[in-house]
Amino acid sequence: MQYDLKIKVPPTLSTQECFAMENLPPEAMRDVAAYFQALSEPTRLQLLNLLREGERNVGDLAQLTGFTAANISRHMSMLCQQGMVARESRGTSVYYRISDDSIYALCDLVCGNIAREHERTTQQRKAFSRAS
Amino acid sequence: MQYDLKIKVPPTLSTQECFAMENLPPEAMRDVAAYFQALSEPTRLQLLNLLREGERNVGDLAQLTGFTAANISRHMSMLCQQGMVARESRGTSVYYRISDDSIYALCDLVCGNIAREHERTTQQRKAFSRAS
DNA sequence: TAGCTAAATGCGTAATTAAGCAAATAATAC
DNA sequence: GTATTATTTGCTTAATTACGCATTTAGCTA
Repeated sequence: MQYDLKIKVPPTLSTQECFAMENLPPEAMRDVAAYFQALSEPTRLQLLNLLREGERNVGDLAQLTGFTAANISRHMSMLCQQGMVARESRGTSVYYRISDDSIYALCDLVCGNIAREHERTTQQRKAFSRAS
Repeated sequence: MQYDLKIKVPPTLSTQECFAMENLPPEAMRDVAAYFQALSEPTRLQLLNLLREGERNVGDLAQLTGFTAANISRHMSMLCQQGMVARESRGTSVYYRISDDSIYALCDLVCGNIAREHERTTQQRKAFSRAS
């Protein structure tokens, strides 16, 4: 059951395989939403950021973020389910590492969009204050 | 108040301005999460898809999706707040259109990731069935 | 085996959210 | 002005979710 949507190359991207959301069946749309949802939580973004430097186990991540290990365990499980991180059990610990670097490309793209949007609304505000 | 994070270019992307999530202050992290959250809902993704063909007013979007206009209005308001769509009031109607095409690049990138992940887990399943 | 440590899971709680309905607002037509 | 139509907003409800605590599970060591 693979999405049959190999399609046009967006101008800003260049990868070997290109897919598109256009004409996605509703079920697949839910998958896309779930993927974004995994990234829609500050704590999980923070965890992904921490993994930039390399793999970490649950306890360390808990310590670094100030949350309970139970909480972190659940967050990492979610990121793992979405294929964003890989899980490796060594001894009594479980180490997680980024399994797909394109996550960071995604986040950086969003950061750019937000910064631009910020710029835009700031301009807007400036225009308003000029008017008043 | 602009994020001061102009940084390295991810290999898969090429835009004039490049930003990164690394070392983001917590407040900015919330902004990134909010951006992803706007994309974490199937209905909103469907709305964005409908806008590929061009602008639409709230009533039409409601009709096309089968939801109430009130519901659509709120969804569009959220997408507008994130700068993903632009709002234009003409007559008694309000038309929305995509204001940032990179949204689609983003969605397509995710679709590719999901498809790859799907492929991966399918391989995994195959391996298991071979083993048993 | 028992004992120890790390991670995962069950459960309860407070907060968030998507949805519909009804009422308020806004813009046009008469 | 009133009437009409489109959108937005207030309110309620059901469902989801992030979190901590307590318990269970898994792997190691004596």
